[in-house]
Amino acid sequence: MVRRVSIMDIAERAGVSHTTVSRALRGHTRISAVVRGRIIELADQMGYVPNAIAQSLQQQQSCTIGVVISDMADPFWGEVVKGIDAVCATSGQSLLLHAAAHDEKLQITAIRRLQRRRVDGIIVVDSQLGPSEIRQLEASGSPMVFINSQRTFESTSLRSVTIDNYAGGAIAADHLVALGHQKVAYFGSPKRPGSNLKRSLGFIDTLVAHGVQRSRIFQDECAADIADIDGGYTMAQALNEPGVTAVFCYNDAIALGALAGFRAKGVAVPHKISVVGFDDLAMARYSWPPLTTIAQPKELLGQTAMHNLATLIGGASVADAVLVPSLLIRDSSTPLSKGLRA
Amino acid sequence: MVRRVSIMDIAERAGVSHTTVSRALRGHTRISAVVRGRIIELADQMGYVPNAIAQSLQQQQSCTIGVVISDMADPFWGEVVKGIDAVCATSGQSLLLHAAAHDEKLQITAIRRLQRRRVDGIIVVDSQLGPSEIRQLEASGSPMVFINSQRTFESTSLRSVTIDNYAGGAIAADHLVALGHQKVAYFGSPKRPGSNLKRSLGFIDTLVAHGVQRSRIFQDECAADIADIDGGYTMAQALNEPGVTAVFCYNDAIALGALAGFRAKGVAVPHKISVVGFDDLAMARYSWPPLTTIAQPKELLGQTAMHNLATLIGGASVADAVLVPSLLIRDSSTPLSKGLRA
DNA sequence: TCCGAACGCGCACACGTGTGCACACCACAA
DNA sequence: TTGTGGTGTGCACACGTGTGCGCGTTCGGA
Repeated sequence: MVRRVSIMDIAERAGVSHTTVSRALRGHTRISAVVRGRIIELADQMGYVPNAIAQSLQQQQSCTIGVVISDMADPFWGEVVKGIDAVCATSGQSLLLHAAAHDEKLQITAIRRLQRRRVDGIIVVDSQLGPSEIRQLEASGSPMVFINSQRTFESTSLRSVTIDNYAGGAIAADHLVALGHQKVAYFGSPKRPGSNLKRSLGFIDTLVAHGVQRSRIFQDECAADIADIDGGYTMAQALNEPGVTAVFCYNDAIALGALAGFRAKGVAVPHKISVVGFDDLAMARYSWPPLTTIAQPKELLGQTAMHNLATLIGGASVADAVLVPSLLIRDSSTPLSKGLRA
Repeated sequence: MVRRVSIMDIAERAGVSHTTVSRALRGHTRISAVVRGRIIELADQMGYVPNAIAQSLQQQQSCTIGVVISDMADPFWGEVVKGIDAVCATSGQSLLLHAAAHDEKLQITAIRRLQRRRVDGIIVVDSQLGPSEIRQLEASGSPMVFINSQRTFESTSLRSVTIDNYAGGAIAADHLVALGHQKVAYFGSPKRPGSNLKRSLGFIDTLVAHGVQRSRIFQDECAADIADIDGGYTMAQALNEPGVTAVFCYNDAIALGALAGFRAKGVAVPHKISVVGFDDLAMARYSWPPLTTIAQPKELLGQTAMHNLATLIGGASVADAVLVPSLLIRDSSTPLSKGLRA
């Protein structure tokens, strides 16, 4: 840190105590207009930059929000963080960012480092923490909000903001049923057991509710250790159940892989098979064909998390938030043609 | 901030002074093994978390790096920040992130806020600052590194890390010439005059050097106020010069838009026209056809910037860094067929 | 003229941590 | 016994800022 001018330096030059300088700069009353004017001018002239660290120590609050994120380069989480930042910017908070891959240990150490820095609150994106770690965090007392963690908390200082995965699955089913599809597959992701289960359940329940009794659901699961996109490719290649005319994928990455897999196999999308994703990644617009998907309100997830965290920091209590996804129809899904129906 | 146990609390419980506690926890010599053991155990038992804010104030360094970024959700910058974070994580630094859209005023205020927080150094990504602002920053004394800002600095505390745009244009030209193309277009971006000029110059100079004398270059420029992707679409639609068999685009976003524009026009890529982008965005792999592009080493940009910033913070001097891009051949470029050549 | 109230400012402390210096103690050799 | 050197610990200060309380001054009204 470069040595910078302090209010003591200004006080010396102005011939007053540092107390007076502090009060003058903070717009305190009971300071004569003459002295205040001279101090403000002097501060400007000397290039005074307030020391936020000293202020944090004194005020017992850092005006800083800690964010733990699994992958900085993930465009999905990028938009979530953008939402968080948008709210922070209006309230004068800063964002302290720590990356921690999908690993309990790493996430805990990241949180501990943020607590050392005395952040006012923490947002954990895509948490992989188990119940024992959660209990440990509850004891620490820091207000925290978890985004898309599929977990509920007992402590009043821990809350969650999640997308309604069940509803998302239901919307996908509604869409495909409306297009006339009768036999569909589901390409899942075993890496996220919670959300995977909810999306598939919402999907299946709704199909049944629509009376699509004879549809068959394939819970294809790619291996846990391969990337989503490659898993989608593999599952598309491996799909050999005759009569399947549509696939709902756990997320867009799997769907994009499936598009490539079907293309390599010579199966035309959407004419031979419809594909629906989940998330609405930026690249979903530019795939070929452009991907029909269940869109998550990513920035809103971040904004809501930050709003609720601010409420927790303020000492009030907040309920868990559940946001609803929405259907985004592009070109990878199409009505079941008569030829295929026969 | 939650009230937490301090070394004073531990000292009281241990019956020693806070000095001894501080020394024991920091592994200072000249502390008896017995006392040290008891203090460490007590600290653990009481849930002591060191106050990094107080440490920063005392040590006159915050172990924090400030990053100013134009758009949190931009996947390109996401990867750059990932590179920055990777280096920070090894040296125990934290990342303080501030967004500031393409606007001089916003970027300056973001930098000022970081300086208030007494960050050890600042990395500005995709800076739009003019010479007068730069001079202002030089006076502030904070070590700063600019990524892809196409500007050189006089002050020893300001440095840049950039991609070699001229070389990138040359690589694109080499590639298209090797494929046999004789008449090509360039889709530029007036929003970044500096890099746009260098990429196009490298492209043109190399074409000429290869003896492709009769090729014609179209400096199509989209309006400054529309998104890159839409500009690419529009330029592809508007391209009506006969005989053009390849297009080099300023970046991948423009290239992706061009792919869509050509498709809408009924012009097959790459059979009728080859398209080459710049950047290698994640989505370039998943477009149709997958995009041939000049790849920027995005994480390396971030890592290099952080390394050089650390050197500046250490008081040593560093030269500006220039990284070289590389050709990534996918399916959007293909040899000029005999039919088209005729 | 006197007194209470309002005004303008400084002293001293707090926030939590690290460290130079001094002091007390002990062991050992002269 | 005295001197020397090493060991273990505490005092007091520093970092930069904000604030409760008190003190001196001024002002206005009786």
